[in-house]
Amino acid sequence: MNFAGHRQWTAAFSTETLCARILERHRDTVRVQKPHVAVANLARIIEATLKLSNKQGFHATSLRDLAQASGLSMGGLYSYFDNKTTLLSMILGEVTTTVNEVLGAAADEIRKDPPDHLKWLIETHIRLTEAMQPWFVFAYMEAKSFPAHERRMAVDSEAATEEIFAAVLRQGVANGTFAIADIELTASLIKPLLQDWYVKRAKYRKRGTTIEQYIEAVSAFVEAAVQPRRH
Amino acid sequence: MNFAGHRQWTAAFSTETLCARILERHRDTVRVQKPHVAVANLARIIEATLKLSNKQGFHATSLRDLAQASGLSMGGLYSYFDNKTTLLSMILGEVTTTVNEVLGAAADEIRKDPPDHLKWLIETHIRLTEAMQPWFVFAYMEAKSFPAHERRMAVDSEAATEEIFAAVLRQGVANGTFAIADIELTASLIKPLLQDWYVKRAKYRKRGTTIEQYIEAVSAFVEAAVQPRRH
DNA sequence: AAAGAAAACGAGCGCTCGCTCGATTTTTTT
DNA sequence: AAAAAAATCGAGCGAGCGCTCGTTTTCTTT
Repeated sequence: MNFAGHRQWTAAFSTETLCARILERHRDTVRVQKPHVAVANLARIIEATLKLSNKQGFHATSLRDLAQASGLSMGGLYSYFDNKTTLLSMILGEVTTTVNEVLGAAADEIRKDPPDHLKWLIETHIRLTEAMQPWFVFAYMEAKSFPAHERRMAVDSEAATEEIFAAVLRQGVANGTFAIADIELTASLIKPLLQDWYVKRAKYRKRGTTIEQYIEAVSAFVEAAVQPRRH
Repeated sequence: MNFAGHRQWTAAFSTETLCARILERHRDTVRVQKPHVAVANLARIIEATLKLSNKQGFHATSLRDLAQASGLSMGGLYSYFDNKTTLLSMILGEVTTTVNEVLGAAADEIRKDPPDHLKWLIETHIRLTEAMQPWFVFAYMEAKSFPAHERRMAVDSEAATEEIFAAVLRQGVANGTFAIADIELTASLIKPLLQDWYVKRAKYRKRGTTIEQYIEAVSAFVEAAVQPRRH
């Protein structure tokens, strides 16, 4: 994938593109054969699921609501998943796969410089969660009600993201550009700063905060915390 | 209330004490007359509600589960609330009332010095959410499924907490002890750092992070971000 | 245009939900 | 110890849930 320009970025995270990837990963449970039909309907189903779940919760969203909102029938839905939990897994799996793929794709020249790499990670994470906002809100808010296996996936994914940050901090401490008392704990504290952008999106929208302002604020906040102090 | 010592602090936030306050606020909906009976049973009901809801979500917790876990019957429960939503409101109301009460109770000598006040707010918030952890997790996780009125309460309460932090930052900028580009945005970013302690409590427990370490890490993180830089 | 395959349909099943209410037990009053 | 009041009980109600399956519609092939 190419994340260089805004046009490619937007296309890469459109519901259609994401649902095409979901279809690949769930070929065995989706009973509709023609890919372009399956992708189109999956997109309608998942768009409806995200919309309704983020308003009232996944558990409170009935398959009748979902059928009406997606334009399919009750029975029609079951050609795309074998039970309600599978639908949840489809969305969660796509979020965890994508976030690890994207955050791990920093160019080599960026990796060389820990402060650059840290700033890139912050910006990329915030822009990714903006492009896939309903997906991330869903994964975050529904995590507690996941079945055991899905829950583990979510926890592991969170740990993996945190470790990406920890590795950069460690590298920066090693070459002297950062001074940090507790690397793991600092990495843990960066995550909620990134998550706040999508978890409390409504608050920032009402307040008129732009994504650029938010990226700048978080970057400055984190940079101040990791920079060596001069006494 | 006196929050000076650990013993008083613990007693002030015991389930019984909190339920006594809930009873006061809901005298009209609780149909059991003798206060000591009402408080004791309310405590059992709410303890069961927090335990089950934080494991599987409030919506997924049935009143039959709740009856079994609290030791009351289905009908018995309805002597303490008139419907399931009222039970949710009782818990939410107690959380919002308490957090504003406690964070607004800084001593005058602490208020005088913005850095002291900021540090006090961070420590007090984290210790309060530790003492009432299941209550805060409940309020945070169930917020999205609140009915309109309760939801507004939660949003307003969050805004009020944020404004307490913003006021201190503003005071510090005015007297030159802080240097901050965007006060409101910085105040917004402090909140998720505080919330992470109770939202992801399991992670920190597994990792062996103590509350003192966490308070210290967040304080250091925030202090670095608000301190004037020396070039 | 007829036949076969693929996709979509939606009434209906068993079950659990929030909630009620007459019966029963416990406590208080006399 | 009898009567009155307070508190608790739990079977039962209608509604709505996830899910199924015999039928109908749409598309593809010939």
